[in-house]
Amino acid sequence: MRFQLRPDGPLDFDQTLARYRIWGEDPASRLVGRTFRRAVSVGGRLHGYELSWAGSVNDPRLIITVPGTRSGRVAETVTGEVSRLLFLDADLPGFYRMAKSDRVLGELIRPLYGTRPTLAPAPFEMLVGAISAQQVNLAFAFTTRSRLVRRFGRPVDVGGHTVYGFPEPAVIARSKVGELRALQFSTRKAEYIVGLARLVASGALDLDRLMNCSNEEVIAELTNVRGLGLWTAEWFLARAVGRGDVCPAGDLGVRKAFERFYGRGRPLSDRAIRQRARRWGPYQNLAVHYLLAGLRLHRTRTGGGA
DNA sequence: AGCCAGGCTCTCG
DNA sequence: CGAGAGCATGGC
Repeated sequence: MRFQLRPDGPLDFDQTLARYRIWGEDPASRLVGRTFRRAVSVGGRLHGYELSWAGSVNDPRLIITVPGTRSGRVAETVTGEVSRLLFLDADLPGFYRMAKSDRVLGELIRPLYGTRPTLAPAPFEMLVGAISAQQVNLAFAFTTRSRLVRRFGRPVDVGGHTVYGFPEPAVIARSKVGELRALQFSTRKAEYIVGLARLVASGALDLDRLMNCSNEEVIAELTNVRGLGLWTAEWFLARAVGRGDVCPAGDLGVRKAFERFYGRGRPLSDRAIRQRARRWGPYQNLAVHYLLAGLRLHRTRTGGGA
């Protein structure tokens, strides 16, 4: 089956999915050329799908192909996932109106026009990714995470490419810390991931319910889980739930961005970062993304790495 | 070789 | 409580 979506622009498909090229490969989300491939699980069955685009940044069209099915329920699930993935609900026009009055953000609108942060397709997937990325460089984080996906995820073929359904919590819950150690997770991270999977699989931690809770409740509940701190909880709010009024001020990249753009090369305190971000109200999430992307723009211009 | 990488927990004072 | 050590590994 094949169908189209016409999201409200602007949408720069390529820039929005840039994270799937920059740091390394993700066997659950494969971007090859202009085609993005993933799989959704519906009624226990895995359906691979392809996503590509046509049109323009201001009038984008998304083309979705799901081979081997005509199910409306599958179409609905894929549509929902794609909407989250590309953060189609984000209010870019509103953000741009606000950003014009900020000397830094105002300069970033033009080079990044249509860029959105991607949202994690599923909350458990996001948390595992976050644990993988705690304190290590992102390239290494991608490597370990992709090993986990290959080891515990289910493969499915889509258009000649293999994508993996992200491992179910129940599957990881049954695994041993030693098995994750073998994938080069540290003992701590292996414990965190297995522990989290057990909480989710047992129903003690209901991530779908959490998505509807207030920021404060989400932070309280997540930081109560071993291995999940404020950094993880705030990124969860920003990049899994899609809340606008969140700024993960403790993040290394965020700190570097504020240092570069607002501190004249001097680091800003956690407090100072939050104070400035608070002025951006419901657009903090987008603003932070533009600052991080802006940091990369500048680095490539000056020939720096990573 | 040594330091850093999109943190978190545990232990002390 | 706030600070500090430990974690484990890859990349530069």
